[in-house]
Amino acid sequence: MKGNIPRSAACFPISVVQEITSLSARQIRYYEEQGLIDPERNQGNQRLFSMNDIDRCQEIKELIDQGLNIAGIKAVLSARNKNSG
DNA sequence: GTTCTCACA
DNA sequence: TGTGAGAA
Repeated sequence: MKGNIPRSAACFPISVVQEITSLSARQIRYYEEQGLIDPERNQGNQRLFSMNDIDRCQEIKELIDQGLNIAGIKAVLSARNKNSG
């Protein structure tokens, strides 16, 4: 048994993301609307965020705080997607 | 507690 | 880009 959970284990509701990302449910949902994040969904249509999605939301917030817009963030996501580091 | 829609600044 | 109010 690995004891530790994978970073892709989506088991956090939007309420949890609010705390760790210090964002609002509206913003979190807003980012997903822009395609900045892609959380899983429960049978109840509830969003389930993983350590990866949560960490990403923080990155998104940072970019926006830097003066970037959805277009700019999407560019960053793409840049991070083309390489691991 | 969570999600969706419409309208506004 | 981010938020308020109403309904399920």
